[in-house]
This record gives sequence, structure tokens and C-alpha cells, in this order.
Amino acid sequence: MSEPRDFLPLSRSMLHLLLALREGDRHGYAVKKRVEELSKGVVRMGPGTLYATIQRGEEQKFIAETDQRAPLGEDQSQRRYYSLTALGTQVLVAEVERIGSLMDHARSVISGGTGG
Amino acid sequence: MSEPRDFLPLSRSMLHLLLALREGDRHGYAVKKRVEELSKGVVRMGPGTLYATIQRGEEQKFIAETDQRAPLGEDQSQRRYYSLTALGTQVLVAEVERIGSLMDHARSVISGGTGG
DNA sequence: TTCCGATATGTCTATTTTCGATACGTCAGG
DNA sequence: CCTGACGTATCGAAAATAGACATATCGGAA
Repeated sequence: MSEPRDFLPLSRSMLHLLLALREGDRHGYAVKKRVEELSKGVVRMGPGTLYATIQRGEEQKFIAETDQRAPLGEDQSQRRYYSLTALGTQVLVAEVERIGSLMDHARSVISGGTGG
Repeated sequence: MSEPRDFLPLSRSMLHLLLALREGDRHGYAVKKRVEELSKGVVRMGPGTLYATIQRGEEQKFIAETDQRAPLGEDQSQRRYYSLTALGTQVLVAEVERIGSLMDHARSVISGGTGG
């Protein structure tokens, strides 16, 4: 049977996509904005990466498009909102645990410990 | 002038390479072993990725080959040892700080329910 | 000594992932 | 009208990764 762990490691874009959606349902462009904001501009998400990653996320059932639309009476823009699936949440949690542990280790290695 | 930050984000392989070398000088195969050990088999480093990353690391001056050889009287294998340069260390520190902060944030987002 | 698996470096090709240009359309401000 | 931000989407090129293949050393088992 396939476990969340089997999907690791996630690509950088996928990790950022899932993390952004964990904060709340968002449309594609809002994900891009959030990723660039959170990384202080270091991580860029051009349209190619953005929509390719969204598509992969849907194919792998990490995310799903919601029924949500722009608030009534507002703009006519074609926003598509996405949310994390249960699988997507599990995969995100597993990846954050993995990278988090690695970074904890890295910090201790960097701060002088030969330790490891 | 170019700062460590300008080299971010690192590719996954580059991050792992630099981190492994921060623990001590290693040869290529030992890097591969260390990465797979540290990631519990999640991150794989086939020869293609391994040596391509080492080459990039040298080109970007993140790492440099050392004079070190196998201890006297030991094997004749063609081990090539590498160590972090000052630049490589700075870049690694910057990247670990960045990802570490991101993971700290991610952990709080994850444990905080729907929260953001 | 012959065979085998782990060690060790390296190339090659294919696939995956990312980047950046281009495109189309809405919307608000000057 | 023009411009810039928003928003989705595709395309081709470049970068990164995966994995097969190649070559060679070394140690232990048969």
C-alpha cells in the first residue's frame, strides 16, 4: 500500500504549493504571491512552474479544486481555488517533518558541533 | 557584489552535498552514503546526480578538491576528497537559515489546524 | 584462484522540474 | 487611452535528477 512517505521527497514547488494551501484555500496567483512573500523573493514561481505544479498536484491527488468563487458581485476573473486533500496534508506533514529534522541537524552541525 | 544569498535557493543535491561536507571532508561515494543515511533512504543520489552536483559545486566555488588521499598503505582506489570553501560555508549557512525558518513556520502552520 | 558484492568514479540518455517569454483577458487609476 | 497589477494558461529552453551502463579496486567466500 502507498504511504505518504512514498511520495517524498517533494519538489520545491510542490512543497511550497502544499504549504501555502495548508494556510488556507487559495487560487494559483495567490499561491505564487504567498510563496514569494514567505521566501522574501528568493523562491520565484513563474507561470510555467506554478500551473505545472498545480496540475501535478491535482493528478497526484494532493490538492483539489474547490467550488469556491470570487465573492458575489465582485470581479469576473477566472480564479480557481484549490484546497489540500487528506493525502496532500499527510504528504506535507511527512515532508515538513523530514526537512525540519534535517534542518535541526544542519543547524547543530553548522553551529560548531562536529556532531552528527 | 555577489552575496551568498544570490546563490539561493540551492538545488536539493547541492544542499545535501554541502551539508555532508560541512560534517567533514569526504569523497563522492561517501557523500552519497551519508545523504542516503541521513534521509533514511528517501533522498537518493545516483552517480549521475552525484558527480554532476560535485562538478557544479566546484564550478561555483562552493567546494574544492583536497590533496587528501587514502591513508598511507591503504587501498589504491581513486578517491577524490572535497571540502567546503568559505563561500560554500556561507551559502550553506544562508540556505539552512532560510529553509529552517520556513520549516519552523510550516510546523506552526501544521500544528495550528486551519490556521495561518 | 575464481567469483561476487561493496566500494569508487565516471558517462550517457531520458525524464522531471524549473525558468522565462508569450498570450489572452479583467480591472482600476491616471 | 494607456499602463500596471491581477489571473490563467501554453510553449520551448535550460537545469536538475534518475538510472542504466562502463570500468576498476578490494575483500571474502567457494
